[in-house]
Amino acid sequence: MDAKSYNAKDSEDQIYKKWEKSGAFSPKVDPKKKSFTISMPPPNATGTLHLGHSIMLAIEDIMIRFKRMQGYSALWLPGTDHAAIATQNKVEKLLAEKGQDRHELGREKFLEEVKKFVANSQATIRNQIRKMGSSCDWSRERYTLDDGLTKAVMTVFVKMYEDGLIYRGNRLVNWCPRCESTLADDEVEHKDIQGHFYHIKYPLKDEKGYIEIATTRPETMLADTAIAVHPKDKRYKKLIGKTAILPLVGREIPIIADEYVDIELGTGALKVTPAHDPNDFELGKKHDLQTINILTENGTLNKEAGKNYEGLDRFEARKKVAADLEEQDFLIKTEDHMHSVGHCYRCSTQIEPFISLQWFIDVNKPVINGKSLKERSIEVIKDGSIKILPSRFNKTYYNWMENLHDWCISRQIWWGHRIPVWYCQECDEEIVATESPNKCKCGSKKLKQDQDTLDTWFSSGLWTFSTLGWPDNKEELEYFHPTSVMETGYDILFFWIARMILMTTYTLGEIPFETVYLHGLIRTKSGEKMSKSKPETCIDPLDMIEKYGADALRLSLVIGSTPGNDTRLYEEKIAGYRNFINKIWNSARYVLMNIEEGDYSVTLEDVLSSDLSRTDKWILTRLDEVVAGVTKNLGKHSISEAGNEIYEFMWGEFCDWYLEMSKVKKNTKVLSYVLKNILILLHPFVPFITEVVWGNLNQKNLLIVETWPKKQKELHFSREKEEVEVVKSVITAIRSLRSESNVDASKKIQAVIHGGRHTELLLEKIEIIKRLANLGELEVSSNDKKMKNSLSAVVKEVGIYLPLEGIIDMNEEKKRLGREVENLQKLLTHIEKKLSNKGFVAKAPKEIIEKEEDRKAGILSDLKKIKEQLKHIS
RNA sequence: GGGCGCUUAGCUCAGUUGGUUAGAGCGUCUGGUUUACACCCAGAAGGUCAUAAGUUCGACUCUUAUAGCGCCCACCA
Repeated sequence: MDAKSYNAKDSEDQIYKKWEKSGAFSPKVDPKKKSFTISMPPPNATGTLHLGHSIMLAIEDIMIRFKRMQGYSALWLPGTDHAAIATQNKVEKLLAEKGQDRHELGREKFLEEVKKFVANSQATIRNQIRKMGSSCDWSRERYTLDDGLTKAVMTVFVKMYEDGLIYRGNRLVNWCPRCESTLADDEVEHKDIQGHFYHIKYPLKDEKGYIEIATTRPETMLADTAIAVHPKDKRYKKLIGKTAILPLVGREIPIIADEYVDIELGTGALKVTPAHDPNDFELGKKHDLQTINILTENGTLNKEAGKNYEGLDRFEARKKVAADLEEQDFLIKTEDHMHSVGHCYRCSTQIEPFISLQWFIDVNKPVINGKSLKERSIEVIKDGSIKILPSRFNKTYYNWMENLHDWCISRQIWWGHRIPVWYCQECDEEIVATESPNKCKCGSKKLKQDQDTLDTWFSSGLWTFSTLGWPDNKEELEYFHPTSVMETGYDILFFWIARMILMTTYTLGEIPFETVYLHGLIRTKSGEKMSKSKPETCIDPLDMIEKYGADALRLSLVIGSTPGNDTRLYEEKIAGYRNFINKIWNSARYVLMNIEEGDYSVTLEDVLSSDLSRTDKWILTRLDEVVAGVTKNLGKHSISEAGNEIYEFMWGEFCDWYLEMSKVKKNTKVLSYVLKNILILLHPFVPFITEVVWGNLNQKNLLIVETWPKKQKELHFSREKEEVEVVKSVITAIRSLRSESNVDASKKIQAVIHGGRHTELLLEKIEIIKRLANLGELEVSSNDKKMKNSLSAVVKEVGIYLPLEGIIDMNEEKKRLGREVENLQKLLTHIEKKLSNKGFVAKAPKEIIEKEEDRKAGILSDLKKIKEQLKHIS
């Protein structure tokens, strides 16, 4: 450790290899130990790691290292997700750059391309997870398309099918015309779009006049099969049961009555298009209306739209329909209108409601002891089986779950788990099985598998248990499941967390995890979202690791960020934590220079049997308090607070005070002991630097498997702790006096201290005070003789005098002391007011009142001394 | 239309059961080569904790309203 500064780049990769080789990442099933499990949220196999992954990895690694050191069998299971739509889109884009598309290639060849691509990005991701220092168990790495996981997916599908939860139906679904696939409700993103309201005349058949109707999607009129009005609407009452003529098309459509129609809204009359609007679809079913679909899968109009429109893109058709309506005098007016339109969450294409034959999961059917999937999913949060951090997300979760409709799980993309359903070409039998059947019960071998794949969230929903070997391996599952913590961004609460709860409570009859820890989004310094489309806003974690080290990046992500809240990240912040890492390095260098080889293996007993000074007892007491604090905070997942506490202790107390004091008189056992414990406490946060330093202390074991310290009664010296605080205050007061009065900082001056009841203590620490306050001479006595013409201060009943006549301006000093008196006086009045308040004395707890009384006594005494001193300034 | 969050020093943020003279880092200012560290050390300036009312002996902390910013959910033609 010769270098003056720590170079993260030189050691991080090596340290990681050491850990990996040691087997520390791979816990065993050990009945003597408790298990602690985290399933790593699988990064999409579509590319590279970003800061969202970094914060996830940092938080989870802290949790896992902490528990591992506490003696748990701590499993952190890594893996990747095939991310069906996202991955397929990505590869399609790559193909497009070469001027190809998937239909040209065909299913087989296209899938080969995707596989290649995935293998590539998986390798990148693995490497990048390692760069963060993640202590996950690579021997148990999983991928959603592994054989084992695929078997789990098929098994669950069959089970749900047999329970009547999975059904196939012709329904109106969300359709992405670019992906040419369905989307689940929550995969649709609503965005406000500036559109228009088109007011259209619908002429009546048997009488003069027309009904005026407003719509934002005029092209859908081509598929209208009715007009609906409210039964109590006076304007339209007489028209109910009559017929209107559909403009441009000429079709006769009935005017029906339904209470669904809002009289106030628009014109109060509603065009009904069962095939292209969810509400109209319901109306259509209710009133037995004809359903006409005018769209094809890629969003162009089909022949049902009529010759004039067939083949047009939906937006072209909108323009043309509007123009034609206007030309034929059916268009009354067009007004601007902001409205919310659904978009595909993967490719941002506008969604169309579209009728098609799809597979669904029934979320309302009672199957778990009379409860439906959604009821059970709500219950496990309500009864506290699963805790969400922060808890305010409970409400969001309930709201989502309660409004959940049947989940559409089939997708028309190619990349993913093929739906395990085969159709007999001869008898129309539907065969559902985990493995490909070779013949139908009618004897026919002409079987055709369903063309669709499963929603990617179907397999992700099984992640906590499919990765542990279900349905085959029961041992690991029983030991490690339910997992302990699920840690992820709040943005996938619905997509993933909710799906895991739903799928796991159904399949296993138990919860997938006990605690959900939701971290926030990482934003830029000015609060913007970092987005790939704006590369200048993005910070690349790998660049930062290269520049400042993984430890610094980890701290910058974790300290000052709390669950559920977004946090801003910028380079200066990371640089600041790099400085802290360097501080660790240098304090360790100092300690190593000062201790003997024998101190490396120091034990608590060694420390207690050594000659402990007050300062030793002070730092040991503080260490013990910090051990308790950090342990408590990590225990309740207050990572930021835990990190802050050990950071402050390391830098602000151990380095700034204890090491400085040790330059006067040192106890090498305590130096070694405290450093080692700090390294242990810091290790979950900054694993690399702490392991490097640990290695320089010639330890038998790697730090990663060192035992986490416990609170020690023997290390609690409260009297000495208070005493050293007095010494520190005296030193700070002298420094402050010098600095405020512009005394040359390098000049060794003289000081006189009247120690009062602290005299013995201050006499013992006289060398320390001299050194830390840069004094040439120091006189400590118990008598309180007044010093003429000195700088003076009183702290904790100790009088401090710096005789500097001739050097300083005594008028200034007089003013300064005057201000001091004023401040104390104000404080005194404040406290006295409190103590004379009858309510306070009657109702406040005893300790609080005592504390106030002590403070009052201290202030009175200090005030008296300052006032006397003021008299001695001439 | 429903739900939620944020507002604390110039900047970025802590402050978890109400008891402080409200903290940290960065930045600023003043000074410093001392058994490690200038990626350092010492000292200082800087806040009526968004506003208003309420509960309480006591409010940054609890309640209610207001304002500004932001997020999520929603099939209003």
